[in-house]
Amino acid sequence: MPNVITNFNDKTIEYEQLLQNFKLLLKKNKLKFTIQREVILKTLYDSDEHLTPEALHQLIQKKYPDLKAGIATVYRTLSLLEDSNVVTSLSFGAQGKKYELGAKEHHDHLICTECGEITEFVDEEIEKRQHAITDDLGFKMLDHSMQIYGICKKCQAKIK
Amino acid sequence: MPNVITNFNDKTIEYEQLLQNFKLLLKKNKLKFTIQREVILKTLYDSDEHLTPEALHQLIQKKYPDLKAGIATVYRTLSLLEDSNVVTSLSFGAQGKKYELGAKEHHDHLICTECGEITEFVDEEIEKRQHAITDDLGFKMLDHSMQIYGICKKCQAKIK
DNA sequence: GTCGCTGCAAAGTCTTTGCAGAGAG
DNA sequence: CTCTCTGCAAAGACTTTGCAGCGAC
Repeated sequence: MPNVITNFNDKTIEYEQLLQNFKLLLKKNKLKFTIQREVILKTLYDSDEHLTPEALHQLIQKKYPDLKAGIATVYRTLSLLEDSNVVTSLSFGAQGKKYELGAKEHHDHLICTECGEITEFVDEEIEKRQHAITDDLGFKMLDHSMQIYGICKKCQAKIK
Repeated sequence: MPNVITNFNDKTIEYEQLLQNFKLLLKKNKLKFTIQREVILKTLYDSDEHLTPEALHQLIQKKYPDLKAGIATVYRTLSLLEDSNVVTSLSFGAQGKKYELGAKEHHDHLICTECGEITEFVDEEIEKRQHAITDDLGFKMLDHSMQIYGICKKCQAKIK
């Protein structure tokens, strides 16, 4: 009986699974597995951040200086991955989109406007309510983001 | 004793207040009150939808055919209004931003990544949980924003 | 009158597309 | 071999900027 890997720190195995799924997906759609596509997936996987196509492209150039991977290919691959629900894109205030692997654990953000510290949190109750709301409206939720802005405990003490 | 206007359908009075605030804001910053600026504010006010700059521009051309108001002025005025917190912008799946008057009651957004439609909602339960979370952490909440991304009912039907 | 505002068009960004050669299957 | 993928550069879409004349104050 195979072991089910649940340890989040053991990224290698998680990535292998991701890669296999990706290859399968490509095969299903008669698409080719290229080094550029693998590198884009791997780089997204290795990054803990939400990346813009441009940032992703630069990161790839830095990590794999010998590989040619044009920005157009990054855009094309991200579209492909997004269509396949492997990655999710989010639009932010400024311009452009940011991408993240869809498989990662979800969390929301608490942002201190004084010191800029960001705390992550997950609240089951809120998650449940979100599902209840979207189910009610027949809306298929793909992702969500929530930011709470305020002043953290430390900064409140500092101000007083 | 003056009446407090709470009726959302009585838009006229609400708009007059908004306009006064806007004029005051302009004066404070030594900016000029122009017909274009008024028309942009009024059109945003009259629209119940979240508008793209382009859509706002077209709406203005349709409603005020004799007024010249270039797209550049729409962009410039929207930036001004956003900096002044009179309007709020939302980024969504496709490209570009949509704007809404910021003076409205607090609400969160449900954003369709297919068609870009934005639905507003408020959920008391979520609001309560947010307070519970921040109180727990000794965090003083100032503001928050929540967006749920997904595919609306219409687009799901379209895709299938 | 002064100085900011406007429309226009040109210039910037960010993203997509066309094409010919490279490469996976 | 075939047919897709890639890099490049050109084209698109959306937004901002420069400038000369216009208009609010």
